[in-house]
Amino acid sequence: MKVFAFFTAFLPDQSMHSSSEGCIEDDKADVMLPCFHRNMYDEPLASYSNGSIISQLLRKTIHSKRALDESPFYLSSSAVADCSQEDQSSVSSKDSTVEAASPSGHAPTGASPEGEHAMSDHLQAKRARVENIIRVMVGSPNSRQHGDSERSENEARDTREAREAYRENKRKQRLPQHQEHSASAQVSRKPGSSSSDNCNTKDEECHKLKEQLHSMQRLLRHLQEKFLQVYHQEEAEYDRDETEVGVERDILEESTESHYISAEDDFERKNNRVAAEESQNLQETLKQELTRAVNDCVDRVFKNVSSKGLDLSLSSAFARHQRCKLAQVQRGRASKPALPSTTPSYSTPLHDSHILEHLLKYGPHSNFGGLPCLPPSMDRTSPDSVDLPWETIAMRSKVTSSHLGHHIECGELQGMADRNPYMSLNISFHSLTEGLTPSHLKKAKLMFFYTRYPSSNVLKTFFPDVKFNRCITSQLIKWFSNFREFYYIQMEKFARQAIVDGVTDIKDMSVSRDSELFRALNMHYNKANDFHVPDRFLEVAEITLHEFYNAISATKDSDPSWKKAIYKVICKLDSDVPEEFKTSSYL
DNA sequence: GAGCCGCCTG
DNA sequence: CAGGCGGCTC
Repeated sequence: MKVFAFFTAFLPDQSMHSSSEGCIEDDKADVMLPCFHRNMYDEPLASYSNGSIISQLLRKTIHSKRALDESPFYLSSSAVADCSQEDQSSVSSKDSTVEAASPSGHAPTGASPEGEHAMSDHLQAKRARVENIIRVMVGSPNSRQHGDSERSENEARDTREAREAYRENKRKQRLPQHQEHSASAQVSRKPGSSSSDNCNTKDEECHKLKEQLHSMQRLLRHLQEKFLQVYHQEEAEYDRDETEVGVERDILEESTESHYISAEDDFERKNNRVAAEESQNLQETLKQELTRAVNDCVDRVFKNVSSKGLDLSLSSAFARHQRCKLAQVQRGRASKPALPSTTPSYSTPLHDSHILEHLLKYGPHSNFGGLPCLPPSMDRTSPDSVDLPWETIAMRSKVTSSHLGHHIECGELQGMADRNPYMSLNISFHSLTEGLTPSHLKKAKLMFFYTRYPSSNVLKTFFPDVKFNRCITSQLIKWFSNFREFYYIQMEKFARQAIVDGVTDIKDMSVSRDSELFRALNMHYNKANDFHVPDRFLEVAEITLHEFYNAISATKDSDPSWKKAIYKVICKLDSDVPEEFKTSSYL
């Protein structure tokens, strides 16, 4: 919906043809323009509520083209092409006229006077134009000789009109953009013509808008050219086939009606073939171009509005939301630098290209969440992280904690996804690893927030992708031993510091997320700060701190084994590790 | 003796 | 973080 709103907003008025028939004779590229402009953009946006806009655009375009071809225009064209000899051209012309008046396909064998009278002026004029256009299209030098003189004159006039209209459109297209928009209904002044600063400001705004329009026009034309480039290839092949088929029919002396039927069948087959072979390629092109165009459009619009000094906090958020909805991949491919929290600038070519890259590779409905090159949420303590599956946590951690650049990491992950197509859908493919990886270490550190004394069974449960043996188990146990060592060292250090600082009340020793102790611990176990530490860990940490404080205050530290009593308390405070950690890690 | 823990060291 | 070591429990 919004996509089309933008497109309609930037549609140049001067490219709106008043007649779709006036530009049909020479260049089918211009045939497409009214299809895009008049039929598509004037249609209520509500009609595009179902399915993707791209699909609607594609289907609409093909339908427009097909309707054009299935109209008498096309039938007459093929008939004339088939019957290029003089004694047949008049017959084909008559038949084409009948077909034009009989859209149901049940064509009478001849044109009755009643039928002629029943035809409206509109249809008669249309018939004349049809036949005229056909001659122009097939380039038959003899066709003009076989009509009556009056009709020939009308046809000649129609041809001239059509060509003039076409040339006029061509001229308009060649006009510089500032001239085009000066001629449009938009207010436009030449630079310097204003007599006040206010006018200068308006000029600048107009100029920016013109530039936006210009850009959108180029994008639109580029889109059309790409479509037609693909379509014309198939059209040329089909025309050659039709000529060959026509020769065969002449030899077999088949009726023109059978020609029509066969031609229609061929056309159906051709259409099916086009739809099957081209639609995918075309859709990809259209998706790419449209996505790029819309992103670019949104960028320009909001940049322009930003330049007016308005408060865009809500608008920018909306724009970002729309962009997310548009590509369906924003969260999956956005890089942190591309999403500044205060002043959103949407000129992120890398970001967009990554979106498109993933879109083209895996389709619009692929699991972008499985490629969490996404940064941690802007609020790094966002509680939603705790609900994320381990794959996501691990990937996010890997990406953000790596010493390598973020984009390099994305490239790595993309490469991995390239090698394993299933990765983008489900990263947790099961392959037992012989050894522990940095990812496992990271996971173990996060598990430490829940359990300080995990049993071997717990470790085996929560590292299902690890092929356990004595060495691996010992290494994992050693890890947690090291984690505890650091943990207790910090507790003892902060407890002693509190005593040195003269803290006498244990109530003055709380552990919050802002406290220095927590920061030290979080830095060690959650260096990337992309994991939401459970509150329970803060409670346990506070209890531990109090235990050390009390023991030291009571001078129990004189006993070489004074810590054992504390360990005995702390080991009972373990929590269950969330189920999300049970799924295998991605490496 | 296996398994695990904590301390020490690098 | 890992290796070595001693201690403890079973």
